Amino acid sequence: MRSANDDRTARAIIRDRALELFAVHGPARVTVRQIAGAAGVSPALVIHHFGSKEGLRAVVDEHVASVFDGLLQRAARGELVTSDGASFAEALLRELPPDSPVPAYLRRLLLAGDSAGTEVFRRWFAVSRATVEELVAAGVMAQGRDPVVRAAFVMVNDLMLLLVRDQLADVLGVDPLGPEGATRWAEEVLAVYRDGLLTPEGESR
Amino acid sequence: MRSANDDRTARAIIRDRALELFAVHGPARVTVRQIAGAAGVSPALVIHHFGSKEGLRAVVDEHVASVFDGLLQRAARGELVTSDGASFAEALLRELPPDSPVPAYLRRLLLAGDSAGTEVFRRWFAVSRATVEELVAAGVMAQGRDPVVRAAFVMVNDLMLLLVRDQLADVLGVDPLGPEGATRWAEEVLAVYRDGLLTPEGESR
DNA sequence: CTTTGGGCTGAACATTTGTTTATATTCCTA
DNA sequence: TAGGAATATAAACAAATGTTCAGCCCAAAG
Repeated sequence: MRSANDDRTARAIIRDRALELFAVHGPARVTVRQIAGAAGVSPALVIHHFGSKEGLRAVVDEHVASVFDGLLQRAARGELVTSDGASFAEALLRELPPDSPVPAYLRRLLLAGDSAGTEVFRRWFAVSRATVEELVAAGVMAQGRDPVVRAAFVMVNDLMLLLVRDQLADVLGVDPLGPEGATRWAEEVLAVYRDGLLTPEGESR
Repeated sequence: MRSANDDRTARAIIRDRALELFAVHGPARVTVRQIAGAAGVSPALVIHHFGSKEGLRAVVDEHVASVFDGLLQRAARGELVTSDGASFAEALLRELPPDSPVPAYLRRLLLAGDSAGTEVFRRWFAVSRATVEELVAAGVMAQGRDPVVRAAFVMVNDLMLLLVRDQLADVLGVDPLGPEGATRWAEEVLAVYRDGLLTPEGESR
């Protein structure tokens, strides 16, 4: 039973249900009993497997971070093809199942400010910085006066799609990470990256 | 008693302490007793004044949203001078006391996804869109192929400073909304807005 | 077959939670 | 000055929370 298929152990089921619930409501507003109920298991078993609710949260953090790192490494090696721009957020969405709770959990992780989220942010930035350096070396991207800030700017332009996706969908009337919205968004970003967004008159001010 | 030692009513004190605690830890992880303790008041008084913890949260939401709206209106009228770029986030920070919990609370409000935050986001977007239209009409900014998306792009570039300020400070080594960081960030954003960030070779791809 | 050990549970426990109730104290006003 | 409203609190309450504990179940080792 235990080693039949690893991903169907009760432990893994509990972890995945907790991941889903944490992603939607946040860890503070999810109870051990809710997780146990969603996993079809007793609350005591949750504690038995993870020591405490906080221990479970740490395991989920680690799991999501490792999924993220896997995708980040593949992106760094150029294994992820982005259809329009060079959006990693878009590629992330494409690589995961459509109903995956990972993006929403990543959002919380990145914004929470605790160590796991900080680490994820740092790694994303490191890859982003390296990618920008490659593009500069390839003569495609201009280095600019402040390359580190420029790399951060490019990264954050990507990251924000993950963070304010719902709010943008609300005001734009189209999901900026959906089929139509992603195209429109990528086209506009590319246009700004190519031509800037000031007119010649504006530039000469 | 109310005017003896403190010019502020206990109700206002409770609201402000709750605002501070909610901003740092999030409403779900702050207890009524913590708020009462911080305000130097009994837990029962908190309920007496606001009906419930949820009622208190709603009042704080409304209060922060109204502070935000006030600043947004002033910005829309051009009353807020931004030193470097046209960053509203930067102006917001400058107009508030340095230790104000409002920016941190706004961050939570914007990301929480409930109605109060959605409204704030919509209003910010409306002002952002109007500002972009003015700049286009003045011949300073290029309208682009997709003006709505372009306005959203500009707005979100600004908004992100509020949302990932701490994470950026961590990887950049300098607070992007502090004296030095704001200048570096604004210069780089302006450079991209003016010249784009692709080289001529990159453009001709 | 017996033993053993881990997965698993029901029931209970100690705290913490938001809230209520009854009661004081203070302030304004008729 | 009497009285009612507003302000405030201590104490208690019911519900919910994370966690513990004794013991059941069952597959596999001896």
